[in-house]
Amino acid sequence: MSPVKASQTARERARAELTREIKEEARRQLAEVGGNGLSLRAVARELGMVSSALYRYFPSRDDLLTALIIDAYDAVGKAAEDAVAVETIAGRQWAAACHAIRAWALAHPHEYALIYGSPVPGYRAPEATIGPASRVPLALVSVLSGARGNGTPGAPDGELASQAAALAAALAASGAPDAPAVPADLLVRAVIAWTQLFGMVSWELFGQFVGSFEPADALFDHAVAQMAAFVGLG
Amino acid sequence: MSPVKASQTARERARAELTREIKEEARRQLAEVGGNGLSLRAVARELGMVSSALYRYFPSRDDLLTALIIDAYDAVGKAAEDAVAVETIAGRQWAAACHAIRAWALAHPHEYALIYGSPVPGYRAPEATIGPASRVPLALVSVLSGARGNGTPGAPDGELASQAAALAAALAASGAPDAPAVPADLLVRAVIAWTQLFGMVSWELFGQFVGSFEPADALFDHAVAQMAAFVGLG
DNA sequence: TGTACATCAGTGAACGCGCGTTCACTGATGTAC
DNA sequence: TGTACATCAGTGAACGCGCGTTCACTGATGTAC
Repeated sequence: MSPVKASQTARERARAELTREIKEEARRQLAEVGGNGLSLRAVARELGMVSSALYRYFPSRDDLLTALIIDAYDAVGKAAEDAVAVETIAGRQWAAACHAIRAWALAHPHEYALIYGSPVPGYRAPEATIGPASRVPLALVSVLSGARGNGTPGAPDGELASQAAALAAALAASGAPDAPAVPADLLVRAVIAWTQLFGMVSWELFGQFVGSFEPADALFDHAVAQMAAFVGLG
Repeated sequence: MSPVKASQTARERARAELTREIKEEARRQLAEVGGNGLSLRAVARELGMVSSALYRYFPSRDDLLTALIIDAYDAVGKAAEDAVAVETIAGRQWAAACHAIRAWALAHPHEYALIYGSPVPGYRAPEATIGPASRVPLALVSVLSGARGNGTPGAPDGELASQAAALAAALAASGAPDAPAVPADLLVRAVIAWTQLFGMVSWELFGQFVGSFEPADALFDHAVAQMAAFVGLG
């Protein structure tokens, strides 16, 4: 254990820089071949190095994939959080978050597919992805908990109510500052809106709207407004 | 052009049978490797034939993929149509269709991913997939057009209204018997419900509910009921 | 400040593997007379 | 019903390719005294 140094050595700087470049190039290739097709050799080739050199930076192909996944979750999570932070009225926070998420998805379709599309076969996401993956849903929940007002019809009951209560308790226990004591029925509404939001973005990105509602801007705006009403922010 | 024969020759029967077996084995492998990883050689190997023999049945790997995609769209489309046909009340038709689609997805997760997940990079779906892909949305529209009642708040306007009107006109012009003169605002509501439905199924299948609403049965039932109200079938 | 040693980055060759597709071929099934 | 020819299914070898990962190595950067 060498002592921690305040300033980076040249080696450390070079390593951080190259790590960044590797991920950048890998992201670029994601666009052409998808998560399955991502190849360490191709990344190395494009960077002008020999493939075995990459193993100094990522111990395997899956570790590189994991790094990309975490970065993507963090990026879309940050986009949502920033959008929420800019606004003060809950209804506008909601709309801003939805639009920020869609904008990020349209700008980074292949990273979106990597985290929200069909799973890469044979790849198992490690625990480290859970935190970053939670940022978006937590941001949505924080909007709702900040301004829970009028309940809407159709409160959950039975199995669903107890699942929601358990989840609300888990959230409170985890001490996430953004999610203080969210009522269970609101959690259910949030999760429904969350799937709705991502359903629409996925449909747009994965081509199911081809020939009908394309471009989907108008449809998206409309759906976001409907959802706002649904979650009690109308 | 040889004359069409009423009964199949042994050769024709064998060919149809093997074509079926190839697709079946390919579907089985889809489960392990996904659409990207589907390999003609592996399929042939498993069937005890030499890889080049498959080229008598499918001129390329992409053609095999296309066949699987069309079969999958047809299967889920038929599931939805059958569910609708069994019921007579619109509200129950709606719920039945939603549950049939989810059930099919849970039973065939990898075929679901093939058609509704992230696109296979480098693969371009040919025109022939459009018809089968339309069966599910058309079935949903048919339920709504059969029982359009009380309008719900938030009718679309502007760009969205004209997109919807154009789509409604195209539907009517195509003469699809299941979609007679659907009002534009109902079309919009149907498409939103459609994305909601598939958003939830995708979230469940692709693992975004892990650790929260799992199993998702209760959540799904609840969401379906909410959607029914949303599309005016409450 | 200078030297001796340890750490690390990157090289190049090799391992064993699987892939899609083509091609000339054998042998069986079907067709026309 | 029988023969001659055409069609088709399946074989086996080969093409050229890319992949992830390992390993012994050279040479540069960092550290301790």
